[in-house]
Amino acid sequence: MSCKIIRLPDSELEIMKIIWAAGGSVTSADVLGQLKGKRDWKPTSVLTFLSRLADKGFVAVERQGKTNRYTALIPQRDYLNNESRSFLENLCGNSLKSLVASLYESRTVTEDDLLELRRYIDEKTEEV
Amino acid sequence: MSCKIIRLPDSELEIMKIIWAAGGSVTSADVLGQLKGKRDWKPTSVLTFLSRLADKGFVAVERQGKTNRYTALIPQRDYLNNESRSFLENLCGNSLKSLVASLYESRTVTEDDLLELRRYIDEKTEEV
DNA sequence: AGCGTCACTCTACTGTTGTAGAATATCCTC
DNA sequence: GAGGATATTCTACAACAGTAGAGTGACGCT
Repeated sequence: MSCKIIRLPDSELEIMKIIWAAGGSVTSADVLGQLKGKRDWKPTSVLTFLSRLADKGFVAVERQGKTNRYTALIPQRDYLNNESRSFLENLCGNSLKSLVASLYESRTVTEDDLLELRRYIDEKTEEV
Repeated sequence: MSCKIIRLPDSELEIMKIIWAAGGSVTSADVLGQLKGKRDWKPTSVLTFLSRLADKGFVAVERQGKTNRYTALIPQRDYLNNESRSFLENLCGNSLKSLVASLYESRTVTEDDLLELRRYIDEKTEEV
């Protein structure tokens, strides 16, 4: 039973997403590479975020000579589950339907998205 | 086109939710009443949150003699839409299916919730 | 008119987040 | 093994969030 997963601030989350996308293990150079052209962070800023992630238990750091290797300790799935749950609780009064309705009525998701979702639901609920 | 809705910090959101639940217009006493037993905030703390909400354009303040009346300027629906959209973009790679899958697989929502959702989808997509 | 009461505003302090320069450590090369 | 290159850590600071005491203004009573 892993400990309570806290919500990350935006910048740290952005770094974590890069780490997850990279398969869970990166150097700071990898992160800088992924950020190039998107974010104009100075290298030291990124290093700050990485060490804050380490402080919070989201990544492990191993020194390899000159460079560090940062390895995700919290799987993306766990983080997503957690955030999804608290989002649903906090904003949607625990109603999945009202969440999806909000997304559809604000045209954030399309009818096709709904149909895709419907197929997923069918799959999951038929297997009785 | 109303201006960009910012994400509120937790405490301010909690106050906003009370205002919305009360129909959009409250006094600080109303808010304190709703919080009683749940949150141990001092009255001045609540007043601070209310005036920060006013600064951010979420509520309008009218003085009525001794007391203030706080009236929501941002409808709950708009806020929810906004947060849902950025949640989906930021965490779910814009995939509605992966969001719902995460909720279901982590048992945050039940099979019944999925079935309710399916009815909603059917309603919305049949009307072609 | 004066006083207590109560709601509100001002001020303040701590911790967190965003941001990054300065200082330090490590490696490579000559 | 000295010097330069470069990654990391330390230090720093402003803005924001959480929290609340001190000060101020208005109302009601006597």
